[in-house]
Amino acid sequence: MARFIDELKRSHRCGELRLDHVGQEVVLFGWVHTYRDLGGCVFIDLRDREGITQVVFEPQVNADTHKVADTLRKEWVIGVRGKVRDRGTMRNPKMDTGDIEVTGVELMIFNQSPTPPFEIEDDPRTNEELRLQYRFLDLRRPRVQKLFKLRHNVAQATRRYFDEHGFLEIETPMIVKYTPGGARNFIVPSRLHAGQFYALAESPQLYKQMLMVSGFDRYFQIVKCFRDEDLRIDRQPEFTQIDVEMSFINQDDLFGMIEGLMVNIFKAGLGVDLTERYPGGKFPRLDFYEAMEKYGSDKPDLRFALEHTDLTAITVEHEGGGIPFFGDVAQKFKNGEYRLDLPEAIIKALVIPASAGFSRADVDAFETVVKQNGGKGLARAKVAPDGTWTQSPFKKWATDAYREAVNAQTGAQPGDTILFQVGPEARVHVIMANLRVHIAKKMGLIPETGSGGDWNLSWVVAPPIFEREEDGGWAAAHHAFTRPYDEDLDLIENDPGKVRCYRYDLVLNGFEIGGGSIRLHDPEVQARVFNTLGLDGEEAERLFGFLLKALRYGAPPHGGIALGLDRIAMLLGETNSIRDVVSFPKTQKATDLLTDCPDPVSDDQLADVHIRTVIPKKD
RNA sequence: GCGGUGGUAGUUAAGUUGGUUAUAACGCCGGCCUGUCACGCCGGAGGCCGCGGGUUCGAGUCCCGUCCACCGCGCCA
Repeated sequence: MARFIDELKRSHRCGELRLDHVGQEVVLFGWVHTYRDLGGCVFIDLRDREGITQVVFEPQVNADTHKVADTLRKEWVIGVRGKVRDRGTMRNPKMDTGDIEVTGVELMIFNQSPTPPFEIEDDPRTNEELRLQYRFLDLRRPRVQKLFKLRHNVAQATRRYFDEHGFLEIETPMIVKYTPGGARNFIVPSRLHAGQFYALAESPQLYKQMLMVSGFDRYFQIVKCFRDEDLRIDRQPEFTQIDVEMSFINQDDLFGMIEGLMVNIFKAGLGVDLTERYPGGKFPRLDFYEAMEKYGSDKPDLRFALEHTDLTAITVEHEGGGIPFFGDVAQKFKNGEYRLDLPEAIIKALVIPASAGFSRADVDAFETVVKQNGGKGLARAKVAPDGTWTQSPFKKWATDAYREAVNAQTGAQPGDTILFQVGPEARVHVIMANLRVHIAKKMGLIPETGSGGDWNLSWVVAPPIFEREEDGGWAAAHHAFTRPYDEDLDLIENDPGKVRCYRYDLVLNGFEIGGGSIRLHDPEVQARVFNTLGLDGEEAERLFGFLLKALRYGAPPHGGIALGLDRIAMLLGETNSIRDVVSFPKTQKATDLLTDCPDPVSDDQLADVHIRTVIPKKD
């Protein structure tokens, strides 16, 4: 019978003890955070997931215990029995438990530890590669443990909220049929069916729609999803969605339900009351086209303005305004090669106010951002007191009329600098959107990372249902089962690019934290959508037959959304990396440095699943 | 697939025009110390300069290749 664990049970967590506990005998378990050996007495900061308590070992209390305490080193795991004592004049106001200490009477060393490769401290001075190799140590950092507690609180608030609103949590398969389109799937070979494959679910999308047909009415699930795509700072190959679907609702009903969820999540995660900022808990809605025009992004950060100005129309009007390259573009619009309503190329501007106080060199540096986003360069013009342009490649070209028109359109004042981008629409938008955020950070309008205490939520609504493919055909901008706006139905055949749909994204401080749609349950409209996509009935049947069949058997009107739990935890946790809120994350090349994965498997294992590998040779 | 940044003691970094034995701080080890809490003081150990080629009398430094990590573009309905 071991003395500690079997007889002496943990009485408190480290971080819990206060002046109220003075005089009590306590038993604490934890890791040695630091030790300070003063010769006569030994101080230990003992750490568990709830905090740190100072334990002092003195020879006059127990000479044997003191002798053992003398050998303790960082990250050893110990148990301590002792008495809580008021520190009196020696209190430490920097510690939550700084008013008290525990005098160690009895001590047990459960396990020693080698010197850790980096120190367990909040400020991670060590590079991430090493921290991921020792993720079990990295996770001991108090700040990281707080993030996981936050994530837990968000998840629990979600479950409570949906339960209270009559939702059922239903699990759906992860090993699923491969369906084309969208993200690349991880594939899973079948042992029982030679040469055939499952896919790992990229989302429960199709299943949750079938659950609506089944009559479950309100469904949610906190569920892992898998996508075999390249990673970013806010993307992991496996990630967690709060997946939701509802029947007999419209877009407003769905928004109301999710707004309520977000209010609960913020309350549980941060203690923040969103209804103070958004009376009635309603988030503003931003039209997709307006978002693209003003911010070049379908997930704009609305904590600051710095809006873009589209100069395409006035440039065409001024036939390029005397600027050679603009003239070429304007000509293509004139002769009908480009269309203003579906532009191949656009010209956009962004005004940096004089008050930003940027030097010429500062503005030069913005060109790096442009190039990083695939742009060629960054033309600019500083507005002189008389309205003319200086520091500009356009200085000698631009006609007075064009210059004045641009100044007026952008609202640029003397001292301001106008930045220009011209090129394919999507490229210009990416460049200008990233430039806008970059400049806002440099101007101090938003912090480099984190919210700055500013939680700006909005819905981005009414995007087009179709987007043009390179071959001139049409593809589903999101998925083929999104309900178009009734008033746009006539355009499905005539002008597909203009058909808006009930698709929506929830955006928080420039991050898409969720997206969904009202589903198309009318078979007649569905057929027309397929037709525009170039899918005949047979082809559609082959690809989505199981869903189409289900929808024929009495599908209720329904719609839903999926929220990114990782991203929500990341943002509420004021960290800029999704890896900080994933317990065992993958690197940017999708490897796990801790377990060294992926890994080759044996020929026997491959034979079991009827697979032969072909490794590409490098030349 | 493409572009950018980085890789030097356990860790974080410095390292000049290519030139003697590659520095510092923290950590680690040993000693002293009964009120520390970034404890202090004294002493010590610790290096395949990511890896492989090349140039050179001589390479951490220059050139070529390669690997790893990070950031972005493409991609992610």
